Amino acid sequence: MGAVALSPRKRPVQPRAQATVEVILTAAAQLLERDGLARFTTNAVAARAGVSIGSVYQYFPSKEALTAVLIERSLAELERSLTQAGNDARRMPFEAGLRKLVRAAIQHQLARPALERTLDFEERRLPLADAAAERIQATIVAFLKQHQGQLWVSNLSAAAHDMQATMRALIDAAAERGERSADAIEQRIVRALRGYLLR
Amino acid sequence: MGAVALSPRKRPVQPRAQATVEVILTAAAQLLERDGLARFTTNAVAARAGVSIGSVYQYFPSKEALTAVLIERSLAELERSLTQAGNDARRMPFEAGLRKLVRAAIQHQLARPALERTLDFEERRLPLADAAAERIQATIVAFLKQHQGQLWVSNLSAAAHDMQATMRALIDAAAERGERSADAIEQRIVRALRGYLLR
DNA sequence: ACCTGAACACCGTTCAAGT
DNA sequence: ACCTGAACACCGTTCAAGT
Repeated sequence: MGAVALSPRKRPVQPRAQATVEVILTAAAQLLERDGLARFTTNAVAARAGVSIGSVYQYFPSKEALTAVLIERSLAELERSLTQAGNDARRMPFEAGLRKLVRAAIQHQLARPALERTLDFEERRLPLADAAAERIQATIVAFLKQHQGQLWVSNLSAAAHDMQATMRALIDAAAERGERSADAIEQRIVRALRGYLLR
Repeated sequence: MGAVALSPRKRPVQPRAQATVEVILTAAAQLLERDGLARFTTNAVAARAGVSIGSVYQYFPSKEALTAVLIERSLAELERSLTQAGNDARRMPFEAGLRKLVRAAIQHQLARPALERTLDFEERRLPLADAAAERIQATIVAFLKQHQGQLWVSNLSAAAHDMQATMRALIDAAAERGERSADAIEQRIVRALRGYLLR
C-alpha cells in the first residue's frame, strides 16, 4: 500500500555516528556490487558493517533507503564530471563536445560497472526525485541546444533521455563482455549517437 | 552457496495439471508486470493463481524458476518474429533489412513493456543458457555478415550484442516516457544503429 | 498424479532497554 | 545521542497427509 520511505531518517551528529552511517553504506555498496539485489539483505548489511540491525534502522527507514542514498551519491558524482565535460564542450564543435560527454559517462560507469548497473535498475523502480538527475538531464539538453541547427532531433528532452539510455546500454553491454577499453567503447557510442542526432 | 534451481521440476502430464501450471505462470506474469520484482512473492503468485503454495513448488523448484520459464517463453516468441524478419531481410538492402529487424524487436517489447523490462533484468542476473537467445544472436550476426562489406564493425558478435542492448534501451526509454508510436521509435533506433554500423 | 497447508528457517522492521 | 538484540509479521521452501 503505502509508499516506501526513502529519505534518511535521522542525521548522525556525533563523529562516531557519522562513521557508523559510512560503514553501513560501504557494506551496502559492497554487497550490491558483489551479489546484486538477490543477497542484498538488511541483516547481511548489518553483519558486514559490524553493527546491530537496530543501528541500520536508526538512520535508514527501509532497505530501499540504503539504495536511495547510494544512487544519490552516484548521481552527484556523475553530475560533477558531466558538468565539467559540458563546460569544456561549450567551446568545441559538436562531435568533440559529444565525445567529452560520452567520456565522462564511460569513466563514471566503468569504475564500478556491476554496482552502477544495479543502482540503475533500482533508480527506475524507486520513486526518487533527485535534483542531480535533473541537472544531468539539463546539461545534456543545453549541449544539444547549442548545436540544434545541425541536429535532426526536435524534442531535445526526449533526445537527452535517449542519449543517457544508449550510453548506459552500450557501456553495460561492453562491461558484460568483459571489455575494458574506454577508447573502443567511446568510439562506438559516439558513432551511434552521431547517427541518432545529426541531420 | 549452491546455484538456484531454474529448470521446471516435473512435467504436468494430466490436462488438469497443465492448466495448473498455466494459471501459475499467468499469475506470475501479471504480478511481475504490475508491481515488478518488489512484490513478486511465491505466496502472492499462489494466491492470485488460486492454488496452494505446495502446487507451485511441485512444478517449480524456486521462485526464480518461474521467472526463468517466462523468460524462455518471451525469448522463443522474439526468436520466431526475428527469424521471420531475418528471412525477409535476406533479399533487401542493408537499411531496409535493418528496419525489419528493428521493427520485430519493437513489436515484441512494446506489447508488454513493463514485463519485458523486468524479465530482461532477471535474464542477466540468472544463469540461463537459453537456446533461443543464441539463435537470436545468430540471426543478427548472419544479417551483419551479409552486409559486412559496407560495415565499419569487425567483431560481428560484439556488434550484435550491442545492437540488442541499444534496441532494448531505446524501446524502454520511449516506453518510460509513455511514447507508443512504433514508427517514431523505429526511426530513432535505425538512425542510431546505422551510425554505429555503417562505414 | 496431483493437491493441500502446517511447519521451519530466514528477512524486514520495530521497540524497549541500555550506555 | 547512539547502540543493542529480542520480538513479530511475512516470505521461500519442504513435506507428510490427503484425493
